[in-house]
This record gives sequence, C-alpha cells and structure tokens, in this order.
Amino acid sequence: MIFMNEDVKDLNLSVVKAFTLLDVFVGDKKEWGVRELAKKTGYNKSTTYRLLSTLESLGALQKNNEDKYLLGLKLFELGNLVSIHKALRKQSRVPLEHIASEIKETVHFGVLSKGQVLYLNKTESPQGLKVSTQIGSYQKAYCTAIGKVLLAFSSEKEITEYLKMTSLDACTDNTITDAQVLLEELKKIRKQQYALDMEELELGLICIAIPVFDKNDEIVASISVSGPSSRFKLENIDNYLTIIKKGAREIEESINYYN
Amino acid sequence: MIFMNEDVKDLNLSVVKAFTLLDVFVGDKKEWGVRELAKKTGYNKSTTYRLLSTLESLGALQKNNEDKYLLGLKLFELGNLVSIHKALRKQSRVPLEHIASEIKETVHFGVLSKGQVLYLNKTESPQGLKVSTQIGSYQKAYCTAIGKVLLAFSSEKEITEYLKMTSLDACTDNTITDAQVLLEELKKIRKQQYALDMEELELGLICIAIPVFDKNDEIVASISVSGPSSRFKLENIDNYLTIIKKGAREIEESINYYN
DNA sequence: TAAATCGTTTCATATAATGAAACGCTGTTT
DNA sequence: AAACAGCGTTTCATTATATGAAACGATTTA
Repeated sequence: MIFMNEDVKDLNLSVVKAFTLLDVFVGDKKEWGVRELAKKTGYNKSTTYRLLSTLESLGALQKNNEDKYLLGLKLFELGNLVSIHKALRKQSRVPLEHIASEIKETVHFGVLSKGQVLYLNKTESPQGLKVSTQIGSYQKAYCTAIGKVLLAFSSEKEITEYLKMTSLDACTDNTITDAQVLLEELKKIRKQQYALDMEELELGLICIAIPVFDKNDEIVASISVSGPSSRFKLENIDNYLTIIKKGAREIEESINYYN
Repeated sequence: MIFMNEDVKDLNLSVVKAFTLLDVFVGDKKEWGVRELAKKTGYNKSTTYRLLSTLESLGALQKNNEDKYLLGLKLFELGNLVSIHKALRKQSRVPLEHIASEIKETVHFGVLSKGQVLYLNKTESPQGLKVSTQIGSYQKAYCTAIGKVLLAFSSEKEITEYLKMTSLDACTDNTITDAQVLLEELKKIRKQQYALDMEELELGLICIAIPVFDKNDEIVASISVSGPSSRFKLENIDNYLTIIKKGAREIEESINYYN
C-alpha cells in the first residue's frame, strides 16, 4: 500500500486510485487484467476499467499481446528523470562494477529513505546462484548489512527515531529483534567500520557492507556485497573489505569533486 | 504534451491532468512551483495545488528545500519495474561499456518506439565535451544515425508508414528533408551495414550506428557512438566499426541465448 | 449447447472536482 | 513603517464528473 506522509488532506481520489493501481505492479505479478485488479484493490470493475484505460492512453500502462496490462514506457521515461540521488546513482556505477568484477558476487549501493534501505544501484554476480534485488525498491534496514551500516553512522537522534517507528520482526532465527542488541551491534559496526548480515534477512544469504562518506565525514550511502552462504566464507572478509573499500573511495572522490 | 493513442474516450480527467503535470518535468526545468505549473498547464491554481499535493503524498513528486516540486522516488521505483525491453536494457549494459572504454566517446543503445528512437541505455564518454542524452527519452529517427539504422532495417511497410506520419523538418543544413533522399540513404545503410549522422541533428555532432539483430535476423536495436566533429574523424570509421560490431555481437549472443 | 469467463458500455445518481475569492505569510519597494 | 506583490493555501457554493449496478457482446470452458 502507498505510504501517505500527511494526515488525510484534500487529495484527489482519482489520482490516488490511479497510483494505487500502479502500485499493485510493484509486486511479483507483472501482468494484470481488469477484474483481477478490481478485486485486488477493491475498486468497482467499471472504475478500474476506466482508470486503466486512462493510464494506458497516457503510456503509464501498456497492454501485452494477451490484453493484460503492464507498466508502460511513460513510467520508464519519468523514472529516469528523477533527480533525487541522481549524482550518487551515476557516480556509483563504475566503482560497483570494479568491485563486482573482482569479487564476482552481487554488489548493492543504497541509502536510507523513510527508515528503509533504498537501493540506488547494483551490479549482479555473473554466477548462476545470486541475489536479485530491484533498483528503486526498499528493504528492511535492521536485518541487512547495508541497512545496519546506514543506521550505525546516522545520528543518535535518527537512530532513536528509527527504533521508535520500526518493529523488529524476525525474518530468520538470526534476525536481531531486540533494540538493545541492535544498538550494541551498531556500536560494533561503528568500531570495525563494516557490517555483516549473517542470514538475518534470509536463510542462506550473507552480506558485508561498508559506509560511503562525504567530505564532511557524514554517511551518504553504503555498499554491500551479497552471496550465498555456501561460497561466502568468513575467511575472505579481509580480502573483500580491501576491494570494497577501494570502490568506496572511488565514489567518495567523485562526489567530493562534484559537490 | 502527452501522446493520446486512442480517440477521445471515457478518460478520467483528474488522472490525465496529474500526468500532464508530471510531463512538464520532462523538460529542462526540473523544479516547479504551484503557480508556475498552473500557468504552464493552464489549470486553475487551486486544482493544480491539490493535484500536486496528491502527487506529493503519493511520492510521485517531492518538495525540495525551497518548497519547489520535483519528480519523486515513487516514479523511480515504478520506472525501474517497467518490463518492456528490460532484457535488452540489462544485456546491453556491459557490451556498451566495452565499446565506450575502447572508443572513449558516448555510446547509445536504442529501439524504435512509436516512430521515434527510444534510448534504452547509454555509457557516457569520459571526456569533458560529450553528448548527454536521457535514458527513456525520445529523439527523431530520420536525422540520427541510430534512428536511420533502425528505419533502414525495418520492413518496407513500416518505413512507408513512418514517412506518412513524420514530417522531415530540418534540424541543421545537413538534415535530410526529402523522403526520396531518405529512402536512398536507407538503401545505402542497408548495403554498408552502418549509418552516419553528419551533423544532421545538431551542428558539431557526428554519430555512427550499426544494427543489432536477433536469431531470425530481424533488427531489435541499434548501437551508436557520438562525438564532437572536432575529434570524430572519418578516417577512424573502420576502427570504430570493428569495436562497435564486437559489442553488437556480445549483445546478440546474450539475447539469442536468453530467448 | 450452456455456463462462465472476460473486457466494455450504458445511464441515473450522488459525490467529488472545480474556480473565484479571500487568507496568511514572506520578502521587497516606496 | 506602510504598502505592495509574490507565494502557497483554504473556503464554499456550483457544476461537472466519477461512480456502480446492470446489461452487453465476445471468448473460452464445461
């Protein structure tokens, strides 16, 4: 469901409905019919039909050869124009590929946005078994390496606020679900300057992440490397860290140069 | 203005207005106030205000620190989920970088969409003076190398249809504005298997492009290399072509493998 | 052949979008 | 200091438009 950041204002309900329909496509199912969407959203069949027709004629949706709707090129166009974090996205691309070409695992690059990790960029592992995240999607911060790094180097006030608004639900048996334990973990991360996710989000998935700072030593983003526990061995950490840190420095140099 | 692909149907006007507002941000100006947008679109100030508020609360727009609106992260999220041409976008990334790293000029990758070139991917030149196009944006086909290649290898029927719906306006003195001349040019491109744009879109800008085929030898996309006329010399063409063709073959192999 | 889908259209009704005007705020000009 | 001009925002009566149950025609399934 779409996140409303203000109290119930004088919103245009048609527009809200249109975007609620589009938001359905964020899920795994990428192709929808009229009645399916009406059922999913609870909107009347006629209303749904007309909203979909409208979105289609605007290019925000498109019909495939089976007459099912899918997200359209207008959204691709608009999405590529979003200027928020644009510099970070651009300047992270090459360094991420350097890291990925050396480590051969999936590399992610993200920031904290509304108390969640927002993935701005990635380079996928060339191997068959790999993590696959959507750029532009969100993930829980407290049980990912990238999220824990971003939290660890946030201000005390932001961390407190985060803990207040977040419920630490267990994703696996390893998930940190106690606020005190999480605070200790963040302290440890600040000290060692990297974070690990030992199957805390998903069984079999291990990640390591480090911070990216600006010229004022404030954290601006984080880089993580993720791989299956079968080949992601702890004895490689020092080696991984050396490579990731090189990439982080490349990014830091370019953002300090351009700002 | 947004392209309406059907006769005036039973469209939801609020949604049309919302997207017309978003479409204003496709222009060069990326930050807008309420009254500015109202003036630009012709909508009433109150209506504009409420639509903008709605779009903001949905995350489709966002306010900067000066309370001006800019495109929001919801569009980034949705844009990254658009599945049309997704495989092409993904599989072109690495080959484009190979080309760019050898030629050191901006490399573009695009398809024909609604009679225009749709840019699906790019790698920018590392040099200061460079072409800068938006991924997801559209460009005229008849006066770009990439567009002429895509046209040249389209079916006769598609070319005829293109010429019927397109007016060949001059962008520079070199632009081909006569349909017969353009048809001759396409014939030449088919024969030599590459296209040149000799400052036909913009003075000082030269491009070279080649086709990318699928396993049935149908054109699926085109790769172009663009640079300023000051350093883009015709005697380098053979060298460029060798490099670009290598990249095209990489893409062709991966799309034939995955389909 | 009948039943069950689907997307689409109809039409009376009620709801929600609309716009002129007023409001409060900020910064500039007189 | 006062008047002005710019901005985003709110108000409220009016009107236009979104709405949904039902019917429709076309496919697909039983």
